[in-house]
Amino acid sequence: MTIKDVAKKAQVSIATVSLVIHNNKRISEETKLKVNNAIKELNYHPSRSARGLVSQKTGNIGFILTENHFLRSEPFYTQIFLGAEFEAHNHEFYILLTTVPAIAKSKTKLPRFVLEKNVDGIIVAGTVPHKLVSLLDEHSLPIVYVDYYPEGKESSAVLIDNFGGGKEATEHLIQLHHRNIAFLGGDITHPSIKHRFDGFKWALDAHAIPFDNNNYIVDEVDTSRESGYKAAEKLLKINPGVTAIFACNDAMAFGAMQCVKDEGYSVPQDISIVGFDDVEIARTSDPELTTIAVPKQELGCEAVRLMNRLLESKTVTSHSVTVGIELIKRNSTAVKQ
Amino acid sequence: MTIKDVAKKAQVSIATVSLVIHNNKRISEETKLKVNNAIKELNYHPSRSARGLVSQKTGNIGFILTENHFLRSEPFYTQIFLGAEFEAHNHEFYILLTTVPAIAKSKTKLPRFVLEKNVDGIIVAGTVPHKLVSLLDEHSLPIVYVDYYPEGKESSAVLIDNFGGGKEATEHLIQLHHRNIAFLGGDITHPSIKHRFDGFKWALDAHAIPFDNNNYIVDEVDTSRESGYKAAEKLLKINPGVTAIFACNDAMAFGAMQCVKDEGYSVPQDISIVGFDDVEIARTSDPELTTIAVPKQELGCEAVRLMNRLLESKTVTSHSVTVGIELIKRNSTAVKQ
DNA sequence: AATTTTTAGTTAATCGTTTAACCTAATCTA
DNA sequence: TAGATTAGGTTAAACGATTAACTAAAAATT
Repeated sequence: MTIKDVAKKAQVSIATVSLVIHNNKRISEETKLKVNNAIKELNYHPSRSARGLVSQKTGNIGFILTENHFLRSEPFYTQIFLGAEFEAHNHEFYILLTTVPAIAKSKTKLPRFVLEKNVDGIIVAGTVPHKLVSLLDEHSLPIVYVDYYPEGKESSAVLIDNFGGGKEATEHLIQLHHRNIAFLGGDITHPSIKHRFDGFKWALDAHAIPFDNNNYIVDEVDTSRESGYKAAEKLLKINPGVTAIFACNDAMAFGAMQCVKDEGYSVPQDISIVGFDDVEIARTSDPELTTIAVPKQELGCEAVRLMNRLLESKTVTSHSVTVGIELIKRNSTAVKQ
Repeated sequence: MTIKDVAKKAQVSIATVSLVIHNNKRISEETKLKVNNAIKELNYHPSRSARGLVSQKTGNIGFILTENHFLRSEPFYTQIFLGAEFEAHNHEFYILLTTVPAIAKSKTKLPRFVLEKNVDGIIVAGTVPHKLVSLLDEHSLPIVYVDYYPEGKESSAVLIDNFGGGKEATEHLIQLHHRNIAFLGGDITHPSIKHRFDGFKWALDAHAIPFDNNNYIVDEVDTSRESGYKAAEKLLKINPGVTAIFACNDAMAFGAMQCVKDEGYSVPQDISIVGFDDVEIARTSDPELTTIAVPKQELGCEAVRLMNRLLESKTVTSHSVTVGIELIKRNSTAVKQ
């Protein structure tokens, strides 16, 4: 079933069929009806490949993730991806997923879908090597970054309100009368963590609580559960009087929680803990974790919407969106005893 | 950068370039070198659309999921999908995902990627309306079913060893000296649940334990946590002496666990519970759930492998694979007191 | 030495669309 | 009423590959 068959059946030229499909005004209502009937009867649908070849539009969006984020099937980016998939449906896009090495290899290569011109735009989720960003730029495809903003150039991005999250988490603890509050982070040079810390700091300042360097543990290698455990160990050693912890993500929060328990304290009676992300198990842990919920699926969804706008408007103006966060109060925080 | 540019640069015809790309033996080593150099220098990659148009191969695989499985971002099928994505890389495939209504609508439509001839084959994950299966068949594309086997025709499928899982779960309980063992299921006409039950029954028989109808609760509407709770309620009412429960999946197992606790029993001291699936939270629940691990990512991975074989061998012989399961002993089961 | 076969390419048709350029008859315009 | 518009199409040239059919020169066979 090709456009030829439709043309024959409707007794018009293939050009007419194509024009009808694109709803061109030059075609009379009468002819439109004839053609549309033929299309319906033959159950005709234009071939993607043929269409793509001539129009240089594939109807596909590329989605780039770093290997570590994909491999460990980390729920966070998986959720972003699923959100994007979902919204892609509404815009009749298909998503092609690929992973790239997290650290720049000697031979940083572009994803195959870029080289083969198989996508109309690209969504990049999470922090990727800068080398890749500059390679992508050469291809002048619309790009939307998610939870990452490449330095040195205007870009379109969907970002998390990390500052607001850090602020709300901290203010929650302050409202519970905590004053000796610690921040647990991994690599503080990572923008997300940095901003969460900035929010933390801001909240302390706003309530005239002095910042204590002993309440600032950011020398772990990553933000894993193990690092959370180790960070909490250090914290309890140098500052045994701490009554509340804001961990820069849920994984570290769980690690810290484990350590605090192991050291004989109880959560939240002795020490309150707030996380960030609201991963699945925050709902089922013991105690259930108070945390900052990041609307992960919405991040992906917004990315696709933004991409759609970029593809529709020929004037590619870069634009950023920040999605809101929400404090989820559970049982790992309580009024200071 | 098209094949023309390469041809010009290498001073050969475009046909020669194409033949070199396909490693045709008719081309001399010398010319091959010339062409390959030109390809490298221009960083040329054939266009997917052009290639697809003439060769009728897209390099894409369609992945069909029912809406309910996708919407609730159910980890089970998500994991299968991710496993497929991962393996797709190794075979240079891209995966196009789509969802279909779980129950046959009046107007069951084929996925767009089928109509637009945008995939070389289709993976169907989970139970889909039969109407869809027959529609798909008309297009004579290779199809691989995952965790589902359509009745009435030979198909290629990747299946879970449900029987073996039911058997192992039950034998584990028997080895712990349990004799009064209940089966909790949802819709028993669903093949997976049926087979898990068959394994349960087989294990009882093999150890000469009579099957008691009071130990067979399968009248819940679904296999959710809530249904598990309700099923356990019924069970405890009609058979208070039960010492072990085999729930047909983890969700029901958690529901049952909650009910058992609420009724004042303790797990596993009073009642042992085994689940099926090994979802993420089975690792963190209290007590941690003994369950049958299903290698979810491997299911998706095998599906892609099978698809690859179907696409390579022109003789489309349907073939089924069963992936093994594994009993994961945790703390929800113990020796009968 | 004449004929056949092999080697190493090229030419040209084709895949299924889109769309600029063209055409013709009907309708306006002055 | 002649010339200019407009309406409603059609023709034909792309898009960027693949591949069957062809060709010319070199090598092998008789």
